[in-house]
Amino acid sequence: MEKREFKHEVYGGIGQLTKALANPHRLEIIDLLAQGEKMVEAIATEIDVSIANASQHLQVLKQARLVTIRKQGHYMFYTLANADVFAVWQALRGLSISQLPDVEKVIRDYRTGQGALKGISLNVLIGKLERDEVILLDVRPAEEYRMGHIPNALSVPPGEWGQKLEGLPTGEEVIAYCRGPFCVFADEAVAYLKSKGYRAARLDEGFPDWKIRGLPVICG
Amino acid sequence: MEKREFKHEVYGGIGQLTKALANPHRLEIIDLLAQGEKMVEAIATEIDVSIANASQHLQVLKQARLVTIRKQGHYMFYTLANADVFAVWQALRGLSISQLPDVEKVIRDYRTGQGALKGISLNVLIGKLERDEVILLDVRPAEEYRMGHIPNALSVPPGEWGQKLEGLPTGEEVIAYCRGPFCVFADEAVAYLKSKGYRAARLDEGFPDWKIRGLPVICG
DNA sequence: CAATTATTCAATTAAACTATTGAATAATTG
DNA sequence: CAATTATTCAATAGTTTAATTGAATAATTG
Repeated sequence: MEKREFKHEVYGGIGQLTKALANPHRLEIIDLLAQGEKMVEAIATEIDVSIANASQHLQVLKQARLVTIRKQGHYMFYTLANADVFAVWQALRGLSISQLPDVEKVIRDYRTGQGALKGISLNVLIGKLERDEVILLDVRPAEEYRMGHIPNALSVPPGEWGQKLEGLPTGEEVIAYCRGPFCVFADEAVAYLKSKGYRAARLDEGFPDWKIRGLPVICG
Repeated sequence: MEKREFKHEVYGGIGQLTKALANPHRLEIIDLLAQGEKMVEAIATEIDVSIANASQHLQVLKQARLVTIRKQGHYMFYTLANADVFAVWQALRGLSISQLPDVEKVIRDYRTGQGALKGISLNVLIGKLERDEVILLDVRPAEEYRMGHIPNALSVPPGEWGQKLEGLPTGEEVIAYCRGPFCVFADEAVAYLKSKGYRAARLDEGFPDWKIRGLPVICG
């Protein structure tokens, strides 16, 4: 094999893979599937496109081997193909925050608009959990909590804050985590908690970031 | 700002960034610029396209803030904008090796075709260097060596193996490194060294992987 | 077995991307 | 200042991508 032919194969292959990622909806799908498997309709609803369109995007991701399918009845459950897919998304996310002023600004504006301000990092959370200093809330939908969450996290799904937060000790610091830095459940939860007099902050990263570090995860 | 508008900004921004990466030539440029700054003509020659075409691809990368320019006379030196850009490339590279059978196969075939076989990892190299067990060769072009290399590495640029390898002690193991896993300089060097009776292997990763880990680097 | 439902396929149109070509800038040299 | 050189710009044509629509599969339910 010639040297140029070799390069053509290699960079061409990675180019195709990158093209499959290079679409806002598909990136949002990747971000969503990092939480665990989802079926087509749920994905379409979540990312706000027609089912046919979501299906087409999923075909593109499938063809690029970025997602895999589990079939059950006539439901198709899509998941990320492996941890490396999330690692790429994580790197892209990081690059966008460091290099795209707009993205960084939009996030900051949105958070301050919600009264949420600065979050804490995964490393800081780990320290606080070791010293047993915080109450940890998983504010993602119940189904995502069920499929995997951080040990000792309480499930407080969106829309159920009223009931679930009864009897939470007011003295202690509360930290809410959700899907990731672009997920707004945690911002909304923190805003609500603050309005109730709690000392609250969000985790900058999300559950998948915890998981990919090899930290312990509770399922079910 | 509405939730959907927020998502539109964020995923849209990352989509544009990813689109700028999603081209074989541009990925090859990223891989090349990870070695250090280069001017347009050198890039065009290296990736085997016309100068006008290379310039256009560089404009795309520049607009996406993936590269920056240093102007000197009428030479334009392009470099990666920051370490996060390399981190994305590194993640994509890793994903392609784990998920694309073709890419993995092409690399394996090419290496065994060169008689080079399996390389060693950066972690293993670090151990061997600590125990002073190996002779380390930087087999990239002299200019890239000059702009930054691993401490104690000898510069043995392509085409100068005959002269440079005189007087190398034959008993010790020799490890050659180059630009990265898709760079074939190291494979060719290892094949040559083996033909001369040396015990030789290549480093799987490249110099930028060493550098991004924060390990010491010699410039000049 | 017919009706329902989740998902995919096919066809269309509008938009974006790619490589090529030759001309235009702008810094340097004689 | 004219000639040279490195790089960029502009226009073009061919290809690929995206969203929409409605029809086609294929599993499930009554």
